[in-house]
Amino acid sequence: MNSSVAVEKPERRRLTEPGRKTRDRIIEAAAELMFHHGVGGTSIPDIQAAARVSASQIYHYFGDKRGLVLAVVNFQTDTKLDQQRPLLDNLDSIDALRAWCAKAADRQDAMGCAGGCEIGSLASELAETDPSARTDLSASFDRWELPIRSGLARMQARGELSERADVVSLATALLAAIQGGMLLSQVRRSSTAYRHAVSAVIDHIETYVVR
Amino acid sequence: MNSSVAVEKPERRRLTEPGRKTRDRIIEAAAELMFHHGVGGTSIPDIQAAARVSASQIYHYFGDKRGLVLAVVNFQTDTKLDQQRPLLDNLDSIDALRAWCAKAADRQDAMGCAGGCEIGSLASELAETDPSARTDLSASFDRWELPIRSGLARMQARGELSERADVVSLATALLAAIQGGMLLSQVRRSSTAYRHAVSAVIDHIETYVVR
DNA sequence: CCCAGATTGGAATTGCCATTCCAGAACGGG
DNA sequence: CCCGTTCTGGAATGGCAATTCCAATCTGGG
Repeated sequence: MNSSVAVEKPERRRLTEPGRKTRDRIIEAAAELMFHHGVGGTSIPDIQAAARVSASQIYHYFGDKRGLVLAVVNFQTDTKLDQQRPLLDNLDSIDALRAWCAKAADRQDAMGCAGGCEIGSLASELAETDPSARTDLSASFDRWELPIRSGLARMQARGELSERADVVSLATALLAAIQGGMLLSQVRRSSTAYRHAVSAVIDHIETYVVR
Repeated sequence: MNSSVAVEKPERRRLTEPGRKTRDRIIEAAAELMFHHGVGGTSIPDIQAAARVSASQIYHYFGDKRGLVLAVVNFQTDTKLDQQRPLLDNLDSIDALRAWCAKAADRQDAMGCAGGCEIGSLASELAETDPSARTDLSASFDRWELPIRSGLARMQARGELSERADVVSLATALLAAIQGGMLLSQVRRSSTAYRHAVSAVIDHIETYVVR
């Protein structure tokens, strides 16, 4: 049953130490460039220059551009989630939610509200053009949404949140507000929209607080 | 004072009847292709074939690809706002807000949740690469947000909404929820996220209803 | 130390894309 | 009906991007 269709990872190529290092260097350079100029606006020669590698190295490690894009998607997901920890794993109070979102807003202001969300931008650009990227990005959003949901669930289990609250729905709503708020803020070059969007959803969650 | 920096529209080229028709045909074909494949994924030859025109016609009417993209941005904005009318201009009750968002959700389901939002996708792709497109898209979102805000303001003026409600902030939050919900739904190929996102924000608005 | 496999450099190939150019055909105001 | 302007066709150009190739150089286990 598991042999009918290979899961596409039959053999993982052995990596030596310098190999792993240049591989990482390529991913980081590509992620940076694609964040600023989009996937379509980033060429292999661009990445070569930024990572100080030759073309053959990129194709050696990733097969083709799509393979590299996939690696970038997962790298950005790991990076973004990591940089939100430990706040992300402790979203079990209204204050924690507000602090977490405020930190993102400040970070956004710090870069002039340019660039938007690393994952959201990739998602928008790749959703219709790269099916496997879309799948991975769907998983990325799930990984992001889960800790939100868990935090709310913990609040509810402790009796701090009404039983009437649908924590699954609320977690999705907050993530959506974050994404939509980031997009509006990116276009308007002002974090106001982001702040208003997350504030509205957290205010709404707060109405379920039992006191 | 108005002569120091030309507003970039010193002379509008005269258009004959067939000229206006092919011009429109180009914009429509380009909008369609760019919606499905992104701006970067749509080449001039693609547009030529879809609109049944020669290259010189495209460059005659739009100067270059960026000019065409700008025209597409404004075309999509007009089209999207028009297709939401008359609901969009009567968002002055909770039921009206829900009906309006539900219609968008059904429309999304009807196309398999593919494609996302015409304006949001353009915004994400162009925000960092085309300054004038970003400006226009910022205006597009303003045009979209305004009727929401007006509807809420009318409710408030009528005394149906508490004075404590910040209609400006709430309108932004709803638009952000729509954008973020659409993005999540596009990636997940399920309108659930969109429905949860807008539902949360409208529920929140409802808490301000005076009864 | 030795060799298979991993890693690298750099040029060559192929194809497509944005844009230009040059006539020629249609239009429409006077 | 005439002429400047608009509109159109189609080929040519120049550049760049993705990918391939091959030969050379490392690396690490036995």
